[in-house]
Amino acid sequence: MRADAVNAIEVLRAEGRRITTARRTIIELLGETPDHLTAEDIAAHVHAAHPEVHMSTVYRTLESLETWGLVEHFHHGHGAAFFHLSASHPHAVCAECGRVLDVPAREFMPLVDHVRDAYGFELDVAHNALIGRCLEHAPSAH
Amino acid sequence: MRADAVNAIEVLRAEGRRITTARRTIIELLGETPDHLTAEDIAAHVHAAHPEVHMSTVYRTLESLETWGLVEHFHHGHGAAFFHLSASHPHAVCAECGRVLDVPAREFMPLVDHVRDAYGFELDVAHNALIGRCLEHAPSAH
DNA sequence: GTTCTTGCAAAAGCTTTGCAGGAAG
DNA sequence: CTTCCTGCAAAGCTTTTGCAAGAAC
Repeated sequence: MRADAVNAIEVLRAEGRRITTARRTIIELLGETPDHLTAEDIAAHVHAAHPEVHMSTVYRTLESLETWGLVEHFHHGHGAAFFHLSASHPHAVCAECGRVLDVPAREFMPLVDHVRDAYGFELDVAHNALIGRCLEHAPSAH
Repeated sequence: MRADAVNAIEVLRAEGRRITTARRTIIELLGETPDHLTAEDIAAHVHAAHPEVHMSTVYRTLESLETWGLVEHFHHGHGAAFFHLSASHPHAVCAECGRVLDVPAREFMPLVDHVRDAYGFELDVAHNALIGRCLEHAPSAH
């Protein structure tokens, strides 16, 4: 189990939350994969080991973990949201192939600072993915 | 009727598309409001004058107009997409009050250029809104 | 008249909720 | 044993689709 996941379980324990099958399994899964998973992806993986875990439990678990700051999700327009262990940074999703690019938060800092100064708006660049096209699918790349 | 809307109707006519009640009404509505409307908002306005226009017609009309480059939509995470006459620029939506800030595209150009150079990814900053908090709801403003 | 568009109804995709039984501590 | 969590079923919200009737040109 990766350090992220161990830590998340520790946090649960420290705060007196119950460590259930769904919670442990989902945290382990999110800790093991570098990918960005939808609730359905997560349910599929969980079912492989624990077929009794219901979809609604997956959603409720993700919601709880997010409330406690252990998990985050982001949207990319059409389709389901993506979930991952907390580690706020922006994402860019290719409109053609769905590939997700993790962008370090620092790349957005000048923009965030500028928008704050000029418009009085504090951007949370991690909550919604930006849509675009990756190298292979860029309009200029053919 | 605003110039944008007149122009959009002209384009339809010039391309030999049919000018139907739904199309004309929706274009006029989008031309008249500075707001960003959901399909449901649009249907409500259209119904006021033309109660027979069905929700599915609203969606199909918006889809067609978008295909022809006259309308655009963007997403802001949870909830319905927003539609407006074409005029690509990024949006920032306040997570607290839902207020939408229009951001000139030029503000994003340095970021877009940098991400293209550094990551080979062409961002389309207009398709997904960025989430954040406006002046009154910023974490630091209380 | 011919072709494109619409109204209706039904369903699809993602997510939330009420409730009663069950597990964690 | 008490409180919190879960399974199930049902529904909610946004959006899409098939089809036959209807409107635009």
